[in-house]
Amino acid sequence: MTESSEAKVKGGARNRRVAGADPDKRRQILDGANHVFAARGFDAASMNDIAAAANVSKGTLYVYFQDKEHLFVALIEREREAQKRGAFEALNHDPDPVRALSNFGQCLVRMINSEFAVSAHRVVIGVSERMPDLGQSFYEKGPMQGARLIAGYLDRMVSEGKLAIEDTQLAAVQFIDLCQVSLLRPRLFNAVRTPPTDEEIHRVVASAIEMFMARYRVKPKA
Amino acid sequence: MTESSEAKVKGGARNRRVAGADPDKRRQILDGANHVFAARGFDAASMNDIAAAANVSKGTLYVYFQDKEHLFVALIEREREAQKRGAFEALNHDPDPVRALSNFGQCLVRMINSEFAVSAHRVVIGVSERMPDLGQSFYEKGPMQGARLIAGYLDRMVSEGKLAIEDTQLAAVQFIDLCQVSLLRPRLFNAVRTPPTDEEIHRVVASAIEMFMARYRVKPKA
DNA sequence: GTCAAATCGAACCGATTGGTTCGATTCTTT
DNA sequence: AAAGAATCGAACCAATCGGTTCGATTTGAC
Repeated sequence: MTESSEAKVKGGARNRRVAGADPDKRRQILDGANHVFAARGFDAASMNDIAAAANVSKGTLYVYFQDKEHLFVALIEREREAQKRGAFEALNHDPDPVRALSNFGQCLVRMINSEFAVSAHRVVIGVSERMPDLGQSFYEKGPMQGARLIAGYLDRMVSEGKLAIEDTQLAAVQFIDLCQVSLLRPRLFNAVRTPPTDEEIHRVVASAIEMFMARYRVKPKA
Repeated sequence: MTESSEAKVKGGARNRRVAGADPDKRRQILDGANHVFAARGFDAASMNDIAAAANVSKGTLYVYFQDKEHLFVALIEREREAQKRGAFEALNHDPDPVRALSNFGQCLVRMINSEFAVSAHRVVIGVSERMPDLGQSFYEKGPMQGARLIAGYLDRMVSEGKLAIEDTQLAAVQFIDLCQVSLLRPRLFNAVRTPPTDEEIHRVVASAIEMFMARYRVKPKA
């Protein structure tokens, strides 16, 4: 009874007794959907294309996902979860706020400007008129949560006397946006086809921090 | 030969001897297209809907515009031209850069966050994967041109000794983005359904300028 | 090897799409 | 009033869409 009664072979722990429950196939489908959605947007991506790209029959598609929208949402959540890990720990590994913010800013920018994240942005923004709930959920679980996290960090820095900020919520978003200056917008419009290099990122983030600190550093008493 | 051989009546200067050349009808069509595109995005907007919204037969639609994409581009250009006027003069009416930037920033933000501009952003971003030329053109004729204009103004301020900026191009985009902080992004995702009030705009722009000046004001010699 | 279940694959559905066509109608000019 | 052109409106086209169905085939468990 050690292993024979459940969970078996095929390279991993594939348990194949329930329709639409094979994690390998699910991953396969999401990978295909990723390519197609990224390349054509939500509307122009057809379920036929996705089935073909995933090497899966269309019937199977609908066994694993109820419809096109659910498939898309599942894809976004998978990808976000994968990226969120690791990026936000940079904040706690350096007592100096300049270095901590610099590290974090670069991670954040690299993540947001990746091929997938930019495509997802485009697709979600594109459909958010007809599907406002999707847009709102994407915004709240992504950018908004990131801003809250930084705001919390800034709060700590303020109470430690390392920064002088009145409205940390506003300052957090200012910081995020400053880090994206001249980077994200042209990518959203597809005016720049490749993610920025690390040098570009470093330059923009450095400039962002210089401005941020010029505004919020602790000033000596007058 | 003063007036009878061309240009005539019907409330204005309507000359109706060429197919697809009636400016009133053209405006009518663009107005309808505006509503439909804004409400449903590019893909989900059908030419039938547009014809109905414009009170025009579908045949006439194709007399005035070659196809859906050309109609959409014409709409964007009309609207951009209409909005661009007047906003950029605010820069030259005040010798004090703080007041000039403040006025300009508020105009800019109000314009970019208007119902139409946000919808256009959404639609263009949404299709720019499949139609990169459209996205690039939109970006260059819009945000990029705006940034260049501010950069020119900043150049003047620098040479007049009123500001201390090394990279005016970067500073220009920083200023624009700072003015949009916490305003544009949630609107793009439709997480905020109405344009910001003038009070909100004023608050964000004021904070943007405070940060901008903290970084780029002329500092007394050390 | 046997059996049941998951998957395939291809046909099929109704709806809708962008775009065209054409005779009937409306309007402008003479 | 008569002519002629722009517009209407409705039918029409082929293509494609998301989604369903079902017999044939593969696959895993025993």
